[in-house]
Amino acid sequence: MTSRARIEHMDDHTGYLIIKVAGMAVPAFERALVSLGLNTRQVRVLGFLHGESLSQAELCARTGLDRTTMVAVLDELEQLGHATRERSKSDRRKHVVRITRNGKAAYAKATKKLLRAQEELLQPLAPAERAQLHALLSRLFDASQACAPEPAAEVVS
Amino acid sequence: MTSRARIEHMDDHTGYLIIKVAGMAVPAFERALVSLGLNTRQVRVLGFLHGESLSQAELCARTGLDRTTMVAVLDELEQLGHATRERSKSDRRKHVVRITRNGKAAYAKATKKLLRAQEELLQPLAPAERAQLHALLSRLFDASQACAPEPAAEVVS
DNA sequence: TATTGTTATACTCTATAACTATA
DNA sequence: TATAGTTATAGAGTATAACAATA
Repeated sequence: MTSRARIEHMDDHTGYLIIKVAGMAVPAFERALVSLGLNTRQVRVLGFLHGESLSQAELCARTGLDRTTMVAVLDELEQLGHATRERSKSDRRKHVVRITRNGKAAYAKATKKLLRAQEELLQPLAPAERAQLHALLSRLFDASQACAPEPAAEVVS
Repeated sequence: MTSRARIEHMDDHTGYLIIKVAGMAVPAFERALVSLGLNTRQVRVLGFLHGESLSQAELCARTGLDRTTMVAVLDELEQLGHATRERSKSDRRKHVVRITRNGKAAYAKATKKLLRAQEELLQPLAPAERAQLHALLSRLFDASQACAPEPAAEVVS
């Protein structure tokens, strides 16, 4: 019975489509940043630093990266002159991570590059359709986030 | 100027949303299969074997896996009794890969599990919206495929 | 004792190259 | 010489655990 049942391909299912399209998007974004000498993870971290200075643990909580990875990313960003680390005066265990002027400029450039890459990726869709897609994906993502609430972020000085 | 420019978060851009939602889908699908002792890659390979027997090279062409990975996946599927390998009579370099009765049954079960996982993933959307999302993603994927055409597949015996 | 950042280690994935047997 | 399958190896990426400094 089961072996006789009509077997359907998973390939054209929505879940697979999401994964496939993401599989196109990830390398496209990475490619968009190579001319800046950056990767998406570094840019993601920079994005959380532009308004406030955060500890490494706080950055981990926001980006979802674990702390060992964060050490490596911040080493890279420090090397590039895009961020700085210094001991917190209120809690000497913590590092206050700050974005530099260069880092802000790099982030602005990266954002433009990424937007252009996204533009290219979404080119097959009309503006109204892109908005539709965005809204639908937002609903999916927000629903999943509603299940796993995070504790409020705490900014260090 | 650049450092003064309004810096926007990439987080709520469509490209990032696609990647994030895929980041939810991938583990959801893997989880859906653990009770069957399978992973998505194995199921993907099985899906291409239900109608025809293919050589390993052909399976690589269809799944996008490279041949070293395919060796490992087929080792696993053979171990599980879901597929068999035998030398092709027409070209003794090739292996004819066949899905077994058990393999077909496992694939049918896996398909159901994956559909249920997808159902759960898309639960926040109404049926019409799911269809919309599917159509939009299809357009994005098809557009990218149009650029890189594949040679016609050749079935072995 | 718990937390922050760091380092070291191991484990998985992937990509490459080399090897065999066949053509 | 080229192809199909296999094996070995090296690299990136990730996860885990242990460690020093501080709370």
